[in-house]
Amino acid sequence: MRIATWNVNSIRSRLEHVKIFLKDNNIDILGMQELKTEEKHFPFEDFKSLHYYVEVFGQKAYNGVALISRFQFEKVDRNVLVESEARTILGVVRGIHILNVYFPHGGEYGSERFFYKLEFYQKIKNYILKNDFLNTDFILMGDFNVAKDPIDVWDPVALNGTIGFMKEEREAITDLMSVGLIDAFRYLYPDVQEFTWWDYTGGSFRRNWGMRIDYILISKSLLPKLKNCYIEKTFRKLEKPSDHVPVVLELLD
DNA sequence: ATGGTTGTGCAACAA
Repeated sequence: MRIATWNVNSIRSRLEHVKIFLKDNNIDILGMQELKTEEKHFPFEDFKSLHYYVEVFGQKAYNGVALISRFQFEKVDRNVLVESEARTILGVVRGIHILNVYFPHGGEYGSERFFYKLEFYQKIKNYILKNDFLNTDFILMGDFNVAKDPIDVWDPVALNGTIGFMKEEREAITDLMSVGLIDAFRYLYPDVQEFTWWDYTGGSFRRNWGMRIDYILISKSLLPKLKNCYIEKTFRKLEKPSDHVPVVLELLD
């Protein structure tokens, strides 16, 4: 089974890229972030005709998350934190709880958005603990908007203290993972430097000035089923790409 | 270089 996450930066602008990705990577379940559309403009039929079940939590212009799956959803819960912004959707597929999250960008140090981001991390942690997901087959994936360790950024010295690599942000993601969530990519490849996001400005992708801010975290019970986790960098090379690329988790059936 | 790029939706904001 192949489960993926991708910040598409507008589903209506990225629909053709997503279709190529699903086909070429034989994806069973995909969590998307930054749909930038309300449900009424989401391209449901495009995914249904590819034989996916579709669950969307949209919002006008900003945010928005979705889960699509080749297997029926046993349960769906939009907006698990009951926030005004569309950032979370939970689906249960084949007995696995999959929580797809678009963590806040946060903005500058000390800003209102910065504190919102840190509080959001705390709320996600509390929600997971409260529902006892760590003792089940559980996946937390999405755009975390934080690079956890120095290996996860192109230049830890230059980026120290900048958005996505501040001490407080790194502590927040470390604290969340410390409850017992395993970073699938890092678990398999402890010393490999790969990125999932490159800024649109300044030729960042060409220079490989990137950060790994998109993750798939799994609970301990899924570890025996972990086959692979890879980052599909090629989608950043296409015309009009998202600034993020997909991350794929392969589980044994 | 107080820059640079993309998307929504039509000016300004968010990323």
